[in-house]
Amino acid sequence: MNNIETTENIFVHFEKFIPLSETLKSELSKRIKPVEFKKGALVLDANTICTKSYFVNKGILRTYFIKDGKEISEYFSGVAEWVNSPRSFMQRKKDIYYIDAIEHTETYFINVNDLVYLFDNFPEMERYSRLSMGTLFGHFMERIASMRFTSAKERYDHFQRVYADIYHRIPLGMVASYLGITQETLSRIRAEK
Amino acid sequence: MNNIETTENIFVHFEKFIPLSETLKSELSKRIKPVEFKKGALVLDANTICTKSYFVNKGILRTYFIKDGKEISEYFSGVAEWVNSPRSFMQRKKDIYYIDAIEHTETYFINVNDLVYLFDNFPEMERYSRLSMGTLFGHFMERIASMRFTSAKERYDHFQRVYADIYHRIPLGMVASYLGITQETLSRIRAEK
DNA sequence: CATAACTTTTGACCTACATCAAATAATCAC
DNA sequence: GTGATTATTTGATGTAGGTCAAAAGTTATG
Repeated sequence: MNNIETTENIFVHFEKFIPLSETLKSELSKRIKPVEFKKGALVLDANTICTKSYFVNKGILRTYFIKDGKEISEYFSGVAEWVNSPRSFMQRKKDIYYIDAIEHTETYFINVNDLVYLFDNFPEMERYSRLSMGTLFGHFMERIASMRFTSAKERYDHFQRVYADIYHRIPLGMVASYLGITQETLSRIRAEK
Repeated sequence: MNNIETTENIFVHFEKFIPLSETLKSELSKRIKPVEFKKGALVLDANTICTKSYFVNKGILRTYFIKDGKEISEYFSGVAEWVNSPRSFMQRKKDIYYIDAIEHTETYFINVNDLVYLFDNFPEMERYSRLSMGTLFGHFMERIASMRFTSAKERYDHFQRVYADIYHRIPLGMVASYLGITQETLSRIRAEK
């Protein structure tokens, strides 16, 4: 596969938000490169600054942090999503988030410097960024609400719906910490179905 | 106060993220207008589309939704923040959020159409939007984490720190639903200090 | 393919917070 | 100001989900 082909999926993604000129397409193709991760591979260490954003083409990336020695899953990537450590990536400083690959995962990545170049030269990229973040906002608000006002079982049901195609590939302990419950409780919830 | 004066605070806010040209300042001044709300006034009804974004200069706005007949507070504005119903405002459709004024509140507002005009004609406004949203992201992620892994008391302590200057002006019931606990529990937490 | 190293399940018991109910205290409207 | 609302506190009791511990199942590695 040449690079133009590999970035087709990404173009489709961008075009949900902005039209892509040929010039921009070519600039994107030059700057977006494929990289794969083996199952269990660490994609980002919290002790480093996140300088790359990964677009998941196949597989699952997980964002997590460590609290009291335990890994707390914050987020699972679906396919066709950018994954990075937001504050680290945008503000070029360390943050608490690790990223790893739950299974063998194919991604394309862009370096923060290249992205900044695109922001500086293609105002539509700024627009893309604003619009795509906007949709994420709603998800965040819903999740905050659900953490406060729904039972563990309701949250698990919702999780299964949102992650319908991948939830069974994520280890139980990771799902539990994502939902804010213990493994034992999640195991019992599963059992009584 | 003429309008140029009233928008000074907002200029300071913008300049935390982007430099403001004189042209842009003048365009902003033309489009940003003051409006005040009495204590208890409804700023946005969930049954309508949110077409204005409010910049709080004095007072407190609250975003809430209704679940099982009860008001659940989602967010309290600090001073110098934009408040709107994000998905409604950005996607021009109804959403579940109401906004009201907890006390007499002074704001400046901009209409969504005017904002779109600015986005279309001043790429730096897109950049402002991207950067300012970026900082909010971190707050959302922290709140999601805190809802899952901290006790009611810890969340209340954190709330007091974050809203140090206004927390005592917000009625207990509203604080409780914001924290995801009952009024009774919050009352007991307060009592034992 | 065997043993080590995780992951998931099951059980007993405990606690933080919810629910329901009723008594005060504060605020509002006339 | 005074009665009517509305907000807050206090008490008794219930329960979802936590903790600790150990067994059973699964996956990885030499």
